[in-house]
This record gives sequence, structure tokens and C-alpha cells, in this order.
Amino acid sequence: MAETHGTEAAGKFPEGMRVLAVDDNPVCLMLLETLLRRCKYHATTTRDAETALRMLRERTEDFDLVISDVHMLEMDGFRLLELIGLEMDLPVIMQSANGELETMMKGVTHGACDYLVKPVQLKDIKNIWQHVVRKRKPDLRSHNRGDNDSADQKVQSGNAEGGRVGATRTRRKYSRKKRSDGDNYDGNKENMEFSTQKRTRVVWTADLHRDFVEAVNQLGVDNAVPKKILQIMKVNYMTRENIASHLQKYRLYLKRISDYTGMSPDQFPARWRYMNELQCLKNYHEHGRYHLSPAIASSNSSNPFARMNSASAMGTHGLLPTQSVQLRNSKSSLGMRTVGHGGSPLSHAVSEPLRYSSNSRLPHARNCFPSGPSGSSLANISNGSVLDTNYSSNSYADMFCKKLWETNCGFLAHANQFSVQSNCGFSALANQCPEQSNGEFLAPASRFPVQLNGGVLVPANQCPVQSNGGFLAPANQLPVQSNCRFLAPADQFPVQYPDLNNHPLVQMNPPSTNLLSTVGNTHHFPDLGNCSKSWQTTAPSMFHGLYHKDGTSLGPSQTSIPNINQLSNFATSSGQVLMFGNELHGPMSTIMSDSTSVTDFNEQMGPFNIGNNTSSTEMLHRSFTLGSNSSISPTIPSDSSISSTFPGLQVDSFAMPTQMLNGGDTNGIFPVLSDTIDQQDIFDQLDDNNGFLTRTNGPEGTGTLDDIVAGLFNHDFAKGDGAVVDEGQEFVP
DNA sequence: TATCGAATAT
DNA sequence: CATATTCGAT
Repeated sequence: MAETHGTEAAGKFPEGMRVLAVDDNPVCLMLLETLLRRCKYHATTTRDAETALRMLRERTEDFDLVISDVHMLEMDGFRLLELIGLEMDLPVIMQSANGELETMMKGVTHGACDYLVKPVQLKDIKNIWQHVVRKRKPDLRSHNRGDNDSADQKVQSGNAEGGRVGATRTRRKYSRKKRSDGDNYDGNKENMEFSTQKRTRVVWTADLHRDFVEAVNQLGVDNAVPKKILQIMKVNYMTRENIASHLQKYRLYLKRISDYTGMSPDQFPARWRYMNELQCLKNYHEHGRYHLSPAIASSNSSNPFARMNSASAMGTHGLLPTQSVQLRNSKSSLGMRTVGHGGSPLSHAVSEPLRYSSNSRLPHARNCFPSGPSGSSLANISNGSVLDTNYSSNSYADMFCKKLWETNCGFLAHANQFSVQSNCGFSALANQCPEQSNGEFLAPASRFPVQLNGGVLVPANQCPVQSNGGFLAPANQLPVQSNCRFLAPADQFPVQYPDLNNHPLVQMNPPSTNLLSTVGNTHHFPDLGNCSKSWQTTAPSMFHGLYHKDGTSLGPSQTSIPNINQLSNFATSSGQVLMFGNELHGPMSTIMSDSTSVTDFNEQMGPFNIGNNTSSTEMLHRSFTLGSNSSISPTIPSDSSISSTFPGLQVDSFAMPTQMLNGGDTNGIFPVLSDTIDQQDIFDQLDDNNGFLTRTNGPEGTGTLDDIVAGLFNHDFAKGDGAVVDEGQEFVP
């Protein structure tokens, strides 16, 4: 059989193969080394396993294969074998003078790819390179199955899944379905039990998941079945079962989304874009401008709505309604989980939610709690600071958003409340809607939110001509919005509200840190050394109950929390919904390709990102770490993302609000002027955000935090009804 | 621990 | 194939 050597094919492999030889017997070791050299391998020798392990750990990639004696003083060869099997993916050959079958069996079942009986001879050593090849090219082995390759034989004979033994870690090592293979299952079972090699599982990386989602989209959610998905994905090491398992989880995830929104998953792009545009409008209203980025805006930068090509707009952050959390320790996620916000202080206080099915752990309201703006909570609100405490969760932010949309942004508004439409609204310009033979107009996708198919036929008589010559497309012409008009009256727009009348109790911990020293209403940050930055508080709170008696910030130790069950359906540990955006990437591509990158005020400005998980303590630390003026401060994260987004861009080492960096794609958030990031602008935004969160002198009902929180609790704090939350007390509205 | 993601069973 | 249960982690 012609062996393929993979990457070595071009070279002289196996010549120069790097072998680490371990034997505490110097004579044996020397003999082994000699043999290795004679085979033109590159041999490294050591007399103790500890050293070998250290060498391997430090530079795994410098070795191709390990030969170890079984009987050694300090560390048994089997132990070494085990550790190598666990930590790295190297072929290991055991050798000993003991030719007992039992010992050899132990070696092989513990993951050794070969077992040599001393005295080792040249012919034994000559062929060991095959183990390396096999290890590196797992798919070769399926072809090898049944081949009479001598080195193969030994390995395969003890294992039903010889074709997969020793596969790289991301590959399945064995599979029960192979039971029906016909060969000796009992023996295999034993091997499984004895095997000390890490059991390999498919790890769904973001990339894999993206491919998966693409495949699902390609097939259509309803038609997507594991087998077809697998075919499209073309991942040779995965089984249909792997896909099925993931699909199961993915469907549950989609279900959570639709439960949350009342929309089917494919309706999301519309909603999303709508939110985005509302945000844009809001920014425009408040600031009278859009932030166009000369560095990144393309030629048709006059289209202020076409900014779907930012990661934030794509949903990696920001515009997605923020989430409440199911409290638990953080873990990585593909975004398909119920939980979020790692390290919540409440994690110990909650129990596992009801499990209707083990893969669908539907969140129980009890496991969720709302919190305030980024890194803050009621405690922070109470003293007017926006500092971190241990509270973190997003559902307040969510409600906050909704309130703001309602009161400020016209989320539930009629079309005529979108004044910006007069120049750049949702209406399609007539000359961009080619008339069809049937008298209808084909609106370009970029003008309408959900035209996954590249356009929509808008009957002319349903598109009232606007003063600018555009047509206002009614939502019912937009395919995905079957149950609501795009510019619909409020009652037709399915905004999800939390059930504020149902308040399960949730334990809340008081903040564990108090980094602040308070001077007047300005907070200083002692941890920051010489840093002169301070955080101006802007608003005292009406929530007196949240003050500690001595005036320091204190959160409620127990309070009533609105039932936010509806909001708890998706969350990620970072407050981001990573895969969500990715999933939309495909459907959105039509829009994106016809879009212009526009830097708006970042998500911080609006309500959407308030629930960012980035603790503001951390943020402040980073933000106000003042670097030298000559280089990028290492404390600034995401430098690389900046520079990759803006090649050649000089980033001054100023205080960079981390949260902005985290808050989305730089395309979407950085005010970029003349190829430099405008520091002042960032701080302006930051200040504005802070003010936005905490101002008290806004128009009535326009979304001061107190207004909103009061609203959440159905309680008129403004009337001075007094504290409702106190330490150890239950809040009764 | 509780509870995840993936594997496996039904 | 869909759904439920189990498994192996952390």
C-alpha cells in the first residue's frame, strides 16, 4: 500500500523524525539511541520520565514520537503514557524486557501505539514512523482498515475502531454503532474501559457552528436534517449523530428566540434592522447628526441607514434586546444557552431550573434577576455612580430599552412620528423601485428590512408617495413581517413586555467591593494611582432604600424582582449573542452588500448596550489607565481589532473605554476622523451615556433611570412613598 | 455541587 | 429522525 506522508511527502520523512527516548537504564537508552540514529531519526534521550514530560510540555511540537520504557523508578512508564495521552497527541511506544501478554496489553490499552520487547532490534525501530503518519492523518486509517500493514496490525487487533484509535483529539475515537461491525465487541468494550486517553468529543467551535448554521440556512430550518447538514458541511470526522445532537440544541435555541420575541427565527432580521434604524433615528434626533466615518464609509455614505455591516448591527452586540440571566458560573458558549453573566454572586443561590428535557433547561424566573446598566445595579444608581458592583444582568437594560423606545424613540409609533423619514426614512425612493409589468414596484433590498430574496414587490397603490418622491412600503408587503406592519400602529407591533406583576423572590448580594472614595459627588478611583480621572456623578436616586446607612453604596440583600421569564430566554456569558449575529450573516448578506458603513453613535449611546457585561470597574480601570503618548497602551484591549479594522491607523495611547471596544465592531462605533480615533469624541459619548443613564432633569417620563425603575416596580417613587427596598427586607409593591 | 454540551438510547 | 436520557466533564 502506498503510504502518504502528508506534509512530509515532499521531504525525506521518516528521515529526521524526532523521537524522544526515555529509559532509566543508561545502557538500554544508549542502545536505543544508536538504533534510532541508525534509522536516521533525530533522537533525544532522557533517563527520567519527569524530564521527558517537561520537555514534551514545553515543546510538544518538537517531537513526533515517544519511546518509553515501562519500568522506571520515579515515574512509571504507564504514568508517562497516560499523561502524554491526556495532554498531547503524540504516538507513544512502550518497551520493556517484560514480554508478558498482560503487560503488553496494558500498554496498548492505555494508549500506547506499539509495544516493543527488549532487546529492541533495528527492525523494530525501522518502522515506527508509521505511527506518526497514522496519528497525523486520521482519515488515512479508514483506508488502512484491513490492510496488512504490520505496524497497523498490532494496534488494530486490539481495537474495533482501529481506524480511529489515536485520532486527534477532536475526532471521535469510537462509536457504539460500530458494534455491528462484526468484530469482537467484548474485547473492545474492555479496551474502552481501560483506555486512559481522553475521550474525544466533537467540539463545536464558532467556526464549525457557523458552517453548521450556514448549512441549516441553506436547507431551510424545517428541512435541515442531520444527514443533509453533514453533507453540506463536509466535515469528514463528524457523524450524523454529532450533527443531530448539535441540531437538537440549536433548535432549542431557536425556540427560545421565538418564544422571546413571538417571532419565528427568520423574522428576526426585520426586527433587528428596525431596531437599528430606530437607534439611528434616535441618535439623529438627539444629536442632529450621524457620525459618518470617512475612514470606513464607502462612496454612498449618504445612506445613513445602511450600516448593517457592523458587527454590532449584526447582532454580536447591542441591538439585540439584552438579556436577563440564569445565574450560574460562566462557561463558554456558542450563544445557544440560557445562561449568562459569569460569576454572578447569585450563582450559589439558585438551583437548576426545571428540566423539561435535559437539553432544554427552560429558565425558571427564580433563576433570573434583572439588573441595571452595565456593571451597575440599583446600588450604583442609588449613589449616582455607574460603578461596578457584583450585580450584573441585563434584564433591566432590556426593560429600560423598551421604555425608552416607547417614550423616546417611538418604538410603538406611527409612521408619521419618524420625522427623519423625510430625508432618509424607511421609504424607498421611486427611482429605486423599478416598476414592474404588473404595476408593482420592486423595492431594492437595502431599503427594506427583510428582503432576503433581494427585493419585494410593492404594489404601487399601497405605497403612498412621500414628499420626497419615495414610497412608503407597508409592512404587509414585507414577506417576513406577516403579523405586523413595519411602520405599524402600536397595537400591531408585538413588543414583548415582562410580566411585571409576578415577582418571584431572588436573593441579591450586596456589592462586595467599594472601590470608590467619595468626595462630594465625585468618585475617585484610588486604584488608579496618579490617574486624575474621576467619574462625575450626575444623579442622585430616589431609591433611598438602596443607600447604605453610612452612605456607601449598598445593594438590596433581598428584593422582589419582576418576573422576567420572558426575557430570560437567551443570554450569553459575555452579554453578547455571538452566534445570533452569525446566523443572521447569511440572510443579511443581501442587505449588507448593498450597504454603506456608517459610524453612528455607538450602542452605548442608546439603551441597547447598557446591559453589557463588561464591568464598569474593569472598564474604568482600563479606560483611565493612562499610557505613555508613544505607543499603544497594553491595557487597552482590542488594539488588534482596531488596527485590523483600520490598517495603518495610529492609535494614540489615550484612555480607551473598554466597553466601547467590546461593544461591537469598530466599524460601528468608533468616531473616526482623519484616520485617527477622536478621543474627545469617545469621551463625549461616554459622558453622554452616563448622563443618559442618570439624568434626572429630562422631560417627564422620558426615561430617567428612576422613572424606569419606578415603572418597573409599579411604584411611584417620585411621590416620595419612601424606600421600598431595604436590607433584608422584601419589597412589596 | 449543579448543570453544561455532547453522546447515546429510545 | 426527533426526542429523551445518559455521560463525562467542570
